[in-house]
Amino acid sequence: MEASSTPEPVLRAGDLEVRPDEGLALAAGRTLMLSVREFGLLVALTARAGHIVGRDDLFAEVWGGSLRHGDRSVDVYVHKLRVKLESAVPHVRWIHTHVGFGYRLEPEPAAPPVTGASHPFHTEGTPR
Amino acid sequence: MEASSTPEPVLRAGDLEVRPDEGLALAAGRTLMLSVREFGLLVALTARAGHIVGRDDLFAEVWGGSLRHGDRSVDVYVHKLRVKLESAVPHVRWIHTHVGFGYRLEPEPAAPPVTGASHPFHTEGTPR
DNA sequence: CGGCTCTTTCACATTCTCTTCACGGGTCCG
DNA sequence: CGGACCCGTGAAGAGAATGTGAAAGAGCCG
Repeated sequence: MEASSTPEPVLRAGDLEVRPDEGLALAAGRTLMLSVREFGLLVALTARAGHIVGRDDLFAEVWGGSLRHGDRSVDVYVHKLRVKLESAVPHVRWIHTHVGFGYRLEPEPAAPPVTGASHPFHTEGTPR
Repeated sequence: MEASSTPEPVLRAGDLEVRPDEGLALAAGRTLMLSVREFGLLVALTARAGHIVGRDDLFAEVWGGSLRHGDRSVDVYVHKLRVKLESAVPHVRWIHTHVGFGYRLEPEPAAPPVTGASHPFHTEGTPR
């Protein structure tokens, strides 16, 4: 009855590889330095790559218990994950937000619209 | 007692796949980014694909309550859905209008703008 | 105890949704 | 022709939902 009797299989999604048992995550070959929560969230999302996972489901799986109204923990960690993922592999959108539903992990080429942003400065004088 | 004891089955219509429980819709394999209302409307239409669904029925199912005289919500959202559907899969007419009756979801090949389609030529042509 | 990292919680900034208006082309009919 | 509906479509405003930087706790370890 070893708790470890269930060798969690390696999870994959595009260039992402996650090894639940080792606490290791690789993005395009690069090792990601993640904290416990970040890793847990990544596992939860990768396990259902391509599917939308609700905030409550994510919270229940990673934090345990039910998401309290007003708790922004999931959002904050999704943000931290996005930063590290896109930092490791630029130009790829890993986590997609489905307003009102949840998040979906699925590597997609980012849209580098103004790749050649001609004007470095002029951060925009935001009228209004 | 299970409120979730009704795993809504996946709905399909042509290249469209809708998963009511997940809030996810795929058109020709492409994930659609829909808002809650848009998704609800798509579910209502897809559930009765091929059939004409009245505005009042759509409103009742998606918004709840009865459609007030003069309310254009359904029309506005049908438009938003059409834009996203045809954006994801061009040259396909997804939602058809039946004046005086309602809308009908049914993927049909659209008339691709012929090379040099300079003059308007009665693009649609379904006078009942 | 002092210094670190990780978590949680805030406060504010942005973006997205939903409704409702408004304008305009179509159709039907007396 | 003029009026009454019906529907397509773009836009404005108020609110809700999410993004984001930073402060405030909490546990860890030398």
